[in-house]
Amino acid sequence: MTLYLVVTIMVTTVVIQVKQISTRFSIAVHTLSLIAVSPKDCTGDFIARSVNTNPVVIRRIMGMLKKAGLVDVRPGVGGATLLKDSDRITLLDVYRAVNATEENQLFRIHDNPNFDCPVGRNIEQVLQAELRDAQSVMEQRLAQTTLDQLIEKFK
Amino acid sequence: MTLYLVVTIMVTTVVIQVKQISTRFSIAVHTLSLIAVSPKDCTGDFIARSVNTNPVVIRRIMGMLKKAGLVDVRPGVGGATLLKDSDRITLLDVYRAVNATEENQLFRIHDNPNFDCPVGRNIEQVLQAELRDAQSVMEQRLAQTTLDQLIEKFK
DNA sequence: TTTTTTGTAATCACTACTGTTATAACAATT
DNA sequence: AATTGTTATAACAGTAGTGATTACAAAAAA
Repeated sequence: MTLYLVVTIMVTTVVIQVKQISTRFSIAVHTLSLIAVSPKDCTGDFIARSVNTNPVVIRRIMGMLKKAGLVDVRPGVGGATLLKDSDRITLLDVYRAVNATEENQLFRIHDNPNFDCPVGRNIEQVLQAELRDAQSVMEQRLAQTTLDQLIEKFK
Repeated sequence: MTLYLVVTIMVTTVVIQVKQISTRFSIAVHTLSLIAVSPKDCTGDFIARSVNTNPVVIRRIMGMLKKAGLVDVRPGVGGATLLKDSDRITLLDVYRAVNATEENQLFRIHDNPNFDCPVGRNIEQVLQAELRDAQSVMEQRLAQTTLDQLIEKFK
């Protein structure tokens, strides 16, 4: 008689990651830096090569920066120029430009809680005040850094 | 002879929204508040009714809070208790518990930029320092609010 | 043993992100 | 006027996170 002993060990690791802020933001900063340094070269293809992505991705972001009044892009001839001095463009300006939402809320709060419960009845208002503050200090930190300051560090 | 004049007007509005921080965070705060107020009632179903979601959603979040050492959940009998006093649990603790990543980075930076370009070569390091600061001030603001302070406002 | 609850896998529908191809519109050059 | 290089934008695919849901195993008390 033979005894078969089968031992199965399963190790399951589940890593749940929160969605992060899109790379559009860092790509936009990269793009604006290039425009500030050498506006003439800045076609979508040139920027795409520096960023290492597809030109369409750059053009999409350029469209947002244009809509936000940060750059002027010239169709046909190519190239782009800053519409504000680089010491007057902050990371917050760029952040807002590429996130492009009316209510730019970093945190989401679950909705329709049960109003029969004191916690459910109050949580939205109470939490929102706190989270708005937290978002605000983050944004104020972004507002303290200008494109100009970044460019200094690229030399 | 007939002249057909066809005019097509298309108005396209594209709203791009950045991904926000998941409602797991606010649901977790809601859950902990309930546990602090009435630990005995706090079965997954009870909490789910207050939050207005499916009990499985709550059990998943409870699992994260348990893993973070914030609560003790008892299978079978039901109910949960806080493992720390409510004045020693901050919003940052909850935020970290439900985001559950090693490198809990709020911002993403595009990778593999072109190192032949001075901007591409330096952007990651330069931007990362700024964004780490911005994330940090936000988290420090979360750290200033305790569960206890919130509960006070629910009464 | 029965009942209640937790733990967790699996699936679904939805949405956002990023890359890609394709094509139209634009502007300068020839 | 035609050509060339560029921007603008639509469309689609693939990947990934979210949140709801069903299903079932495991745990603990009655």
